[in-house]
Amino acid sequence: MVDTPKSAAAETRPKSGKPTLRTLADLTGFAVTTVSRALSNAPQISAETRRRVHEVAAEIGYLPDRAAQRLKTGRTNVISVLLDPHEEILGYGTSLMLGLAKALTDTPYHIIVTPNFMNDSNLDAVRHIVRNSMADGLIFSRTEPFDPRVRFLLENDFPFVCHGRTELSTPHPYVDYDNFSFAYEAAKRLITRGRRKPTIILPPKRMTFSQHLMHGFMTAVREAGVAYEIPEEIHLDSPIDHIRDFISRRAGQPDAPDGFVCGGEVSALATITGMSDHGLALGVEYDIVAKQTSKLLVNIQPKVETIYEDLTDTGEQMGRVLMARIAGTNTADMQVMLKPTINFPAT
Amino acid sequence: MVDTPKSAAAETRPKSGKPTLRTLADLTGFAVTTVSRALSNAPQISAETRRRVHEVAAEIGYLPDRAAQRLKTGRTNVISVLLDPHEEILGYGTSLMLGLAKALTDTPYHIIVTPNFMNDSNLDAVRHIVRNSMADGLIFSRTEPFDPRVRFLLENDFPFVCHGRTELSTPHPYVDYDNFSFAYEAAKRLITRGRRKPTIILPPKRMTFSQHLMHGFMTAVREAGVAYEIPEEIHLDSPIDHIRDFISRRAGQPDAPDGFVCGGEVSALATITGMSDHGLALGVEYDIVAKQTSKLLVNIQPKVETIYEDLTDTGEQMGRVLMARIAGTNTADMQVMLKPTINFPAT
DNA sequence: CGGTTCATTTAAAACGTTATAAATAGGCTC
DNA sequence: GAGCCTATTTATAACGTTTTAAATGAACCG
Repeated sequence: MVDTPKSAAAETRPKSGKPTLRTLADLTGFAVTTVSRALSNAPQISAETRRRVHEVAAEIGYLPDRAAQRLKTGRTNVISVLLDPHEEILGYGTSLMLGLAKALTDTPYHIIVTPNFMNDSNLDAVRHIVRNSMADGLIFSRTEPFDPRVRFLLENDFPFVCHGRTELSTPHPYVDYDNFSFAYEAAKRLITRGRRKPTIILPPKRMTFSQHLMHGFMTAVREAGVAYEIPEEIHLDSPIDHIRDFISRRAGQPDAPDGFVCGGEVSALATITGMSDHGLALGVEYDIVAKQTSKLLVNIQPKVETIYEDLTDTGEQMGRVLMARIAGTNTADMQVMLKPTINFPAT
Repeated sequence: MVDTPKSAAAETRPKSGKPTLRTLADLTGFAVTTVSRALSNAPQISAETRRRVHEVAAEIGYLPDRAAQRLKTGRTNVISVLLDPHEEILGYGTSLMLGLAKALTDTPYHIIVTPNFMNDSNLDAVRHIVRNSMADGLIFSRTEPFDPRVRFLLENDFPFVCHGRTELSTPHPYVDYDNFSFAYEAAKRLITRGRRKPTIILPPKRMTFSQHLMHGFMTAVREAGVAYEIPEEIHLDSPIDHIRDFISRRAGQPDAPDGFVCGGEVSALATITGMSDHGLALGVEYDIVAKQTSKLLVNIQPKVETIYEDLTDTGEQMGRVLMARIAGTNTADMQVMLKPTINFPAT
């Protein structure tokens, strides 16, 4: 058998740095090409050769040079996640990436996070990544109905998955949460608990899921025929004190709402603080149903009812879909909708 | 002058993809080497050539291929930030990276975030980054007195800056916050406000700054000669509900603390909730002084007094120090201590 | 045994950049 | 005008990988 190196003596060995294909070639007596092929499990390499090369590679801890692979193939083996500052609060990013990492296990892909400072849109970051081919795929959120990032990526045929839908006519990969159902069930719950005037704190209007939430909320209040109101002055991305102060001000006026659907945990906390300025107690004078994405809110304020959005699952789905997109599978099964699991305590 | 290309006709032009040095060479009539040198402002290139090359490069939007640069030079132009899940809550990561990004403006360095899942130490991530030369420099936090990551990086002479000090004898770059002063001033403040039994919620004991906080706290209570206690059951990284339940339980027992120094905002919120289980009100029956690193706490609970830690400044300092370390400047000025700015309202 | 297959291995070229060493051409001196 | 600086430019060789095309040799066929 080939258990000893053949005649690998006269080779020009690399000084002694990191092991390279060349090192493996010298060690096994095969040519660099063969080693490369063996490691990538190319079909035309004999089983015995493949085995031997893998063996020695593992032994000396060979790892391919990503820069060289990237230069040669044009592929970066990198997935870039665009994160807004808004999103890192309360671990949106963490949960999402935990799932993403799970989906990318056993792929050659690395995750790199591109945080978005300064500019409110991250279209520039998208352009930069595409133009400099800094990644093979993109993941982002805060999707808008006619999202310029989606437009740009579709035009350039660059693989991506966004969290949230658009209203563009070209179908594209996305993973979304059923925000209609969330808001519908949340509002219904408030009404069931006897609240006569629900309200909802929405994301900025330009984001697609703002419409979905609004629609779900409206459907519930119309079905029940109760009063409602929708504040224009604040949204989920407003500074916390703005929300708090607005709620407080409103609570001091006539016909104040007695039920809140909160799209995020932070806005729920701000609401509680604002209401308490007037001595109003959660669960007594008013109720809140909030979207739960972390443990913070429920542990601080167990009286808030919540509906869970599983961001880790979201991240995992996004990873799965992105892999499919990069592999070039057809667009079926590239649009995922995640359902909220409602689990209110019995009333 | 050289305002028209010389005889650049017979060159083998690249198909038509992204512009490369070769494209610029053909366009300007210079050799690839000259173009490369001109762009990197090498001294031996004539001023006119330099100008012309830069001009054309800007015109066609040339951007160097990072993979090729990296392969050739061995430098990655990447700074890697290791983030723990704990840290992304409440935007620790965001603030830090905002500052870091500021410090890296006008350098060729990119920031990439390596999130740490699974394993509680990220020594593995450090090893991986060093071994595969995935970055030119490393930034991390949650530093321990005999931090194995610091040890490893020092042994391998790999540039890094950590947030927090060690007790290793080899001096190394770090940026730290004066947690002694924080805890000292916080405890003193509680005592000044008439609290008779302060306590402190510390980070896990294995982290260096846990000792600093404890020391500052102890100094203050000893100076004042008041009672105190230090809970062993919980720490800043404990699940929120553990903290809340512990505080609640303790509040129901005799000799409960009436003043809390909280090392983080989340623990302060949990404390408030735990105390309110027994009808105890913040600012009435007890006080809290917390470390403030975001706007969340102060906007939710303005009655909590806080001392600010400027994480953006921290990030900027870390970037500055890391650049110096990479440039090989001597180790002076590589140890930065940031002072808390105390600004309590007049009593 | 020459020719044709097939399975396996190999040499050489390329990706875009930088580093090394060499070439070119003015401008001097003598 | 030969000789020698100096300033500027250039050709060539890497970096470690994959791809393309070619080589090797064993087996098989007529």
